[in-house]
Amino acid sequence: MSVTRIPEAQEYILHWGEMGSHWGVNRSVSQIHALLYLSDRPLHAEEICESLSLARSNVSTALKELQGYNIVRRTHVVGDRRDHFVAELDLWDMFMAIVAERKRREIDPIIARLGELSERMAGREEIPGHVRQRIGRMHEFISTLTGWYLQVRGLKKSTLIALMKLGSKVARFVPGSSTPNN
Amino acid sequence: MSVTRIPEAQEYILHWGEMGSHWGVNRSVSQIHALLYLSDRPLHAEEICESLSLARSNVSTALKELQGYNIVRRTHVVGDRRDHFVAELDLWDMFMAIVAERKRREIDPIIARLGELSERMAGREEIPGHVRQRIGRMHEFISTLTGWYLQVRGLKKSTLIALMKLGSKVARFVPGSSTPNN
DNA sequence: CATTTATTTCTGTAATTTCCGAAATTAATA
DNA sequence: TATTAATTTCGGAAATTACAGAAATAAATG
Repeated sequence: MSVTRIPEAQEYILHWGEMGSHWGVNRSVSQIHALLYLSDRPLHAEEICESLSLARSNVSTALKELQGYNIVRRTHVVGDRRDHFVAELDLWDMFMAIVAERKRREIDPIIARLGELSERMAGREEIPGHVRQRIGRMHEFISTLTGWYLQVRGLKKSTLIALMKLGSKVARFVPGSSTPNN
Repeated sequence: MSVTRIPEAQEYILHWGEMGSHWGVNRSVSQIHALLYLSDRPLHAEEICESLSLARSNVSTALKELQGYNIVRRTHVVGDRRDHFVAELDLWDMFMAIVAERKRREIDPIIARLGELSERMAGREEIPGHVRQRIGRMHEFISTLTGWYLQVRGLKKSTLIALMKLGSKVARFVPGSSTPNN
């Protein structure tokens, strides 16, 4: 019996689906994720179809997508040869997995593209300086942010959580940042 | 004369528009932003229409949206009573403005919703414990992340940049995180 | 105050994306 | 290897979203 019978779980699933679509994630994909997240046992595709009234094929595609994000994985249930699926339950790991995949899909190609553009424009006097500069700056900016992310991502989970709990207190360790605000 | 004549600028604009649509931002909106970012002078709506071959109405809506994000602002040019528009050129400020607005629109409502749900389920024995727990944990997780963001956001820009340049070295200030990796 | 010009709102259409159902493929058991 | 069941792929229908053009509103100048 599925969590779908619980009105609050239903709401959660619908809301999660809604949210996904505002961040470029297919609604079915995020709904299925929400369902698996709330389920206390592995579900097979058929069950997901029924619970969310989605087409079998749709569920198949969505599950592949979720596995691509590394936030859902296949398992097997004894005496049942169908694939079953469970969601990552550690929210920190889930979050990091999503960020990593979005970076790979969305950010890395942008950096590559901006890099090409910058290089292609370098030294060409017929192109206004401000255009070259601004595209260059954008490239630099995104690269810097991404570099920071890569470094921080390499830290232990516990360290990261400790840093987060520190909040704005981290500023104490930056020389010459005595005034608290902008 | 518009930057649109430069093939590299064109590419930048198209690519930027493409990217926007992967993050839940209307293509016209992000294209217009890219155009203004590359322009060295304020543009009026009509110019934008021509440069990007968009309908006047479309441009109007998009400009309102960009102003809502606080990354484009109106200006006036002497001897011309039309509104002109310029983009925020400081990429850090731009980034922070976008994050702030997306938080307001997308994250805050989620937190509110999850809070309601958690509260509504509290103590109701007929709802499985794991469902209550997991929705509760999600609420807590997103709230924590957001809390951290709010704190960090309050720091001086220079401090933030200094922290970023520190990269993974910030871990030094966390007690007992001597081992470098997960 | 009338006229011109800029801007926004509204509505129908076009384009894109999502999703279903059928067909094809793959895997598992006997 | 044949048979059955599970899964994936594919093409088109349905729904959503973006967009253009017209109409309405607002602002500015003479």
